[in-house]
Amino acid sequence: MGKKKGPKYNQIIEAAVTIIAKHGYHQAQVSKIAKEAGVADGTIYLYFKNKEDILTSLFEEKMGSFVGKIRDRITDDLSIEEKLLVLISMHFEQLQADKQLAIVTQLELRQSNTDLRLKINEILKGYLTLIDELLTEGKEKQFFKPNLDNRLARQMIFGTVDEIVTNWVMKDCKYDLLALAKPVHQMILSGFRV
Amino acid sequence: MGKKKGPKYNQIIEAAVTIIAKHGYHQAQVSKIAKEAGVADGTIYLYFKNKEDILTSLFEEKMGSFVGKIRDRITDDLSIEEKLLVLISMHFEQLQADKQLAIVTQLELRQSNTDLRLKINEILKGYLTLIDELLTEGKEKQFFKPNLDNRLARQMIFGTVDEIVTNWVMKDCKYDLLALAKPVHQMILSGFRV
Amino acid sequence: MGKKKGPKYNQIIEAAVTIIAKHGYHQAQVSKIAKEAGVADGTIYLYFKNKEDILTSLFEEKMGSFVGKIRDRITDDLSIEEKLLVLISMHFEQLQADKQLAIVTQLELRQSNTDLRLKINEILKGYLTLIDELLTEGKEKQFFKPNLDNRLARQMIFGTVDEIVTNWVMKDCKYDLLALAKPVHQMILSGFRV
Amino acid sequence: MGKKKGPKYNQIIEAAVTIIAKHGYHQAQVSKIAKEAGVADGTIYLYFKNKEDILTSLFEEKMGSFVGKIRDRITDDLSIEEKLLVLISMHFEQLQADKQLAIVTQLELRQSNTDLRLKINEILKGYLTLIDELLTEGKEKQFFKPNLDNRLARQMIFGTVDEIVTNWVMKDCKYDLLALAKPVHQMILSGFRV
DNA sequence: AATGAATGAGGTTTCATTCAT
DNA sequence: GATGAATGAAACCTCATTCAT
Repeated sequence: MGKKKGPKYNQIIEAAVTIIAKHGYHQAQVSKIAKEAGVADGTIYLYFKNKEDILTSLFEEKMGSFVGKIRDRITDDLSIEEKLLVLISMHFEQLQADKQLAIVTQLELRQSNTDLRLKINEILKGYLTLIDELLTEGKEKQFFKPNLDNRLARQMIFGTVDEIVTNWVMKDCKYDLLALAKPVHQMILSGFRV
Repeated sequence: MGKKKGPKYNQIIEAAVTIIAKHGYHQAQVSKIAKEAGVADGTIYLYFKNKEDILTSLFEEKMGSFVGKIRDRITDDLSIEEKLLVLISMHFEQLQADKQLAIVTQLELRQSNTDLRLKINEILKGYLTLIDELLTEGKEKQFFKPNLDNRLARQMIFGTVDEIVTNWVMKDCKYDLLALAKPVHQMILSGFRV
Repeated sequence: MGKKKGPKYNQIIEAAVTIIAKHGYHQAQVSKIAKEAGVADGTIYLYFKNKEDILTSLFEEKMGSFVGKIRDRITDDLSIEEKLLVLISMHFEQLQADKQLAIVTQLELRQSNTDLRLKINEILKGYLTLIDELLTEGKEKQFFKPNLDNRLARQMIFGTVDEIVTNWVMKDCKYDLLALAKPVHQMILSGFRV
Repeated sequence: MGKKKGPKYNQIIEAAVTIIAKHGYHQAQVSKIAKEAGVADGTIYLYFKNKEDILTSLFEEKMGSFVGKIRDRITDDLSIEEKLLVLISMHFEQLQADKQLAIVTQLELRQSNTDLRLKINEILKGYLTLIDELLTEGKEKQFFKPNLDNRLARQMIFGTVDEIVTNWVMKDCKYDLLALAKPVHQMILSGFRV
């Protein structure tokens, strides 16, 4: 079980996304995923330690590139405000680009047991760290309030965009998510007050 | 099954909260709940239609008054800003008051994929309506920006407080949640910017 | 548990017939019977040893009088052929008179476990004895073939009338059962052959 | 679940017959059947949809050919009387050939109240049709009385042989059932009368 | 490497019966 | 005698995982 790669590794992950999106978390049996991936049940276990490993790997693979792509776009030449807008926009853009994945991460994987959710949180840490960096930079450059609580601010950013994506998924992804990036960015930076 | 009778009804609900908080949603077998409640397995079914009915009732009993209590405190003599602070404070206060319950509602019950989620959404709907009312009032009284998007603002408020509570629960409720109400209120109203 | 009587004893038996006829053998719970009888569940056990005892008692009470009434009508002044006709006619007549009971004895009680069926057979013995007596008398009086096998002949009589009643019940008792007594009597006595 | 595969399918059916004959219908748990068949509980469900499917399949496999075999022996060169004798003889012969199966079909499976009874009736329908054909032929060829009522005559034949087999099973199959075919045939054709 | 038949642990719910009142 | 709340044993089926081929 050297983990990774071979084409089947990805086949199985894609199959898992498809099956979970289609049938829901609790109806995504290993045998269904194997069938969708075009491999035998047993083959799954040549590439993954167990079922949970499929799901965490799925999340790792998808979110690994998720954060990577955002970082790539947050270039040094941007102002801190622009960087935050890029983060929000890219968050929305990537999920809008793969609606099946959005269903899986926003709705289905959250039904998983607490253990799996802890691992997911582990993976999310890279994202939260990125947000923290932006916040620290913003305070250093005196664009943000000096007394801004990093942890709270991070939870506000993540909680807000996550809730917005979840609502979008629950409304069947039928409006333009990316278009919301600007007003959300505006609300976060400047608040509600006139 | 005339529902809500006797002390046993409450005993069983309390036992369910305890067991779910302790062992997690998927390890909360009826027999465990019965044992904790000090009744026989079969007795559960004199008071509840089935296992899901225990959970639904638990949520109803415990969270049914959640929104009501917040509404009661949002009196007419308060400014819109104060009202929003009351909403956030009461949200935190109520969950802080029963940490076991917070674990159950923030983490465990979300693993269900059944009627229970509909019930949870039902409760939430009342809460979201309340937020909407505050937003509309805020705009009318010109405390809030006239172009504030109600839906987005509502998702920001709810997403933020929910994320904060969830993080607090995952950190074993070991810091003062209520103390966060003011800075959160401040961030939402005035944003991050200096 | 002195068994018998008190008005409730009969109440419970009648309730059992009603409930079994209406809901079927496997859906005839003790609590349902108790409710129909207008007594508490526990009261059943003041009059019957257990559930099986209700059913055997039901059968005893109903079949006890069943055979008794037939015997009463088989008077000495009748020829053996007439006596056999009376037996068949009375068998049909009594079941036609109480269709609910017919459903219970022909269809529902036959779903009972083997133990109960053995007890039912015990009770049926009185009926089979009566048939045997007629057969013996018929041979003695040289109306019946001397080599007629009593056991087989008895099984033929009982098997035939029982099958005919069962078919009648399964066709919702919607034709005149008693009218079949004569042709059946004729077939049994004289056979099919011209 | 493509049905009917491998040796295990038959193993399980045979085990079901054995267990039901030995312990009775209501004490024939899936786990007991699995143990007797030498497979794991779960294996049962690779070959059968559910428990009832075991019983239905059992009946189909074992009794499906019952009528077919009788028909095969009722050749055109036989007189109508001989044909009736073949029918009775084959009925007895087939059940006598597998006493365990006779216990199962005459006593145990009749305790079911489900699709299984419908399946049993389905098989019976083919049998009853065959009897009807003989009766019609007998009347056409003027061996049987012209006023013979087909339905009653059919019920007499079936009721008689079924009752005789059931009695034989309840007496532990300890006498020769096939030997009874001739006297039964004689009784049915010529009746009791001298 | 790939297969897929086989495994077997585990949990909700029913209902006959009891017994304190 | 009468009640009815409480009991608790018992079983079908699913599905993640294994391992002989």
